[in-house]
Amino acid sequence: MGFDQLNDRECQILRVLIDHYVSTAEPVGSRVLANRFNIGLSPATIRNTMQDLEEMGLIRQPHTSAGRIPTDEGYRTYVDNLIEPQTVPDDLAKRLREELASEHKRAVDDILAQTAHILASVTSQIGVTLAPNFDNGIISRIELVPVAERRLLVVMGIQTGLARTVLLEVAADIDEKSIEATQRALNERLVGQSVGTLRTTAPAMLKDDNRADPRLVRVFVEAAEDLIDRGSGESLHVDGTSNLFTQPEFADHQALSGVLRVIEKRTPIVNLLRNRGMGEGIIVTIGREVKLEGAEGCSIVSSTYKVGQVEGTIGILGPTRMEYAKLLAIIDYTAKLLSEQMEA
Amino acid sequence: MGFDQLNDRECQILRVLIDHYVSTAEPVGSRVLANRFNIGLSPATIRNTMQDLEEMGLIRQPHTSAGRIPTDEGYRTYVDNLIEPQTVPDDLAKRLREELASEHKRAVDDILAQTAHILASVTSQIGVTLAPNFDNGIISRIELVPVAERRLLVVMGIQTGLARTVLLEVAADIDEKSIEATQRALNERLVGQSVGTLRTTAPAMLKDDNRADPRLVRVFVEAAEDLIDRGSGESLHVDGTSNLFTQPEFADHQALSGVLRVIEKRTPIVNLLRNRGMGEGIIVTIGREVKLEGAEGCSIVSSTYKVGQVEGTIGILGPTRMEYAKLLAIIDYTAKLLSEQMEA
DNA sequence: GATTAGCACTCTCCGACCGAGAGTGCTAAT
DNA sequence: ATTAGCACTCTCGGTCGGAGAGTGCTAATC
Repeated sequence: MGFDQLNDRECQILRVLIDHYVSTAEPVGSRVLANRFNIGLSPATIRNTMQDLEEMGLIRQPHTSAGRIPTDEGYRTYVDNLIEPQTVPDDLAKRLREELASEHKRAVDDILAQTAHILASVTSQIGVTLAPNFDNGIISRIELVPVAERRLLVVMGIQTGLARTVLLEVAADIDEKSIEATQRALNERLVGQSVGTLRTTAPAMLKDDNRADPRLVRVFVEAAEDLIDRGSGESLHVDGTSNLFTQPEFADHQALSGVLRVIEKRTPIVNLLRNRGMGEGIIVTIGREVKLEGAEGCSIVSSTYKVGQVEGTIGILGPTRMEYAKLLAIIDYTAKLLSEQMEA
Repeated sequence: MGFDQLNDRECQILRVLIDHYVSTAEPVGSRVLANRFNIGLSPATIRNTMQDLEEMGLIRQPHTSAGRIPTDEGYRTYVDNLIEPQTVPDDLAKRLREELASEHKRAVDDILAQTAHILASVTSQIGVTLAPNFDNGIISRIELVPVAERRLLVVMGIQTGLARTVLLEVAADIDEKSIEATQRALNERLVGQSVGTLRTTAPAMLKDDNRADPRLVRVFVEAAEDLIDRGSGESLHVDGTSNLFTQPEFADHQALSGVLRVIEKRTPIVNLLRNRGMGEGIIVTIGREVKLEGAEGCSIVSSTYKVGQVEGTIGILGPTRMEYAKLLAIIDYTAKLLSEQMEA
């Protein structure tokens, strides 16, 4: 400890200050820190250091004569430099494993909903999960199933065994024969392609296929968006919103309603999670870094899980005053667990 | 007006009092009522009548020397006897029609989500929609679609053109042949039956069918619950929660958190809507009649929509202090609109 | 030269107090 | 039967003041 910008003592103070503030939610003064410090250092000395930290913009006082609290930047340096990786305690790991891997195979949505639920209940924050992004999936099979008069169910499977369906309405006079022909044509053209091509090259490619029924192709292409994104609202699971109530930072209505409004809109959160640098590991987004109106007081710890070629995102959303070290460990463990669970 | 229990004046006073309270959220005193009353009646007289109403338990004062507010029972008599049916104003009807019937055919879930959204935005309350209850649907077709190695998608269509799917995991060594055979057997046995029988008689019936692969039948039967209920959580759409913030009765945290907690649990609400006397028309559930812990201060106006033989529920959830007459009209209109939309 | 003790100062929080305002219930007059 | 008049009660908002917490600065100390 002690890196480029901060000397040892400053690191120490910042760290302890944040630790204490995170657990009490009260501005912390020099006196408390002096006591909490194993090494002897008087309140006055600590005050000096705190002044330095404040000038650097890492902490601030809500008002003269209150203790200090961390700023977003303070949390940032804390997360980037001052916490050491943690592992989830055995009992918690066991609980996660049991609740998640439980029972026999369930629907993906079920698992994701359950994951969000567990994350929420384990952390007392808001659990968030996002269904895998099919864009990179490789189409393994397309099936057109007539369900009833004029209703056609499109089933698209991808290599990892996931599938999505859309119910279409078609002209009444389309017969089984042309459905089968179209299905064959679709499979020939699309199997092996990535799902993303449905948006781009596929429509043109299918247009001049003379075996397929052009009307069917048209409705299929129109429905493609749904196959890829599933309305994008539906693919997000959020649980534990009511945990916000227990947190003092959301005692006032303004803050609370801001966050709930954002969550209710869904799309902003979906986009945030989708675009948060897909791939690699855990990402922590702190306070104003979360570019959502209404959620300025929040942080998000997120990671990705994999199912074959496709990836989804899970995360924990809560006030900036959160136990970052612990949550990082939990998200990491859960993401891995989820990958195993879905892969198998 | 003026029915069994209440004389004309009492009815009048109760009605005007509730109207006024609903629009202002302030306890209403005798003075205000006297002014609002077209017919001349002095505050003192009104006070006497109000005392009577209070003894009957229809209104109460929050504290001595405040005006009166309606009790749950007050609202009840108001809804049952004092409001006259209303129709939705033309512009609102137009808006509902446009936003709901818009575009081409969409997925049922989309429509329901959209409906909940519109209800919420039009009423500034919480909009709630529940997917059709498949129990009474008549199975029109069952399809087993191999999606990938060891993954089988079960598609069940019912006569109205709705469909549901479940993704199953099956043993690796099940071949196309036995899948087809099983599918044929399933269709033979189940087409024409009601979906509800999947829970009851179907399992036994299928057990000793020697054409079907017994392993497939077993997983199918296990998945039946999901086909009928779709996890029951997924079939509920709620929108407009953040509208609660604008309502003064939820200014205090206790009330707010209670309601949000209930909504988040989902199942209690699903059950409430499912069991609210399926069939016939609009039902208003007021205050403590809503048997949900945490939602004692809420009322629900709900109705059902039909898609062929199956029925779903839509509703509006808000504080007991709501514009019942208006909401009744809106729910009624929307339910009919939804039926048309889905039926077509 | 860094650390610390001491002290004056500032600011919030909380309870007490008070007056204004609103609305009631009762009684007596209409 | 209705109403005017009045004393009474209770809430709400604002002010005041003391207690407490924490600071920044200065001067003493190691």
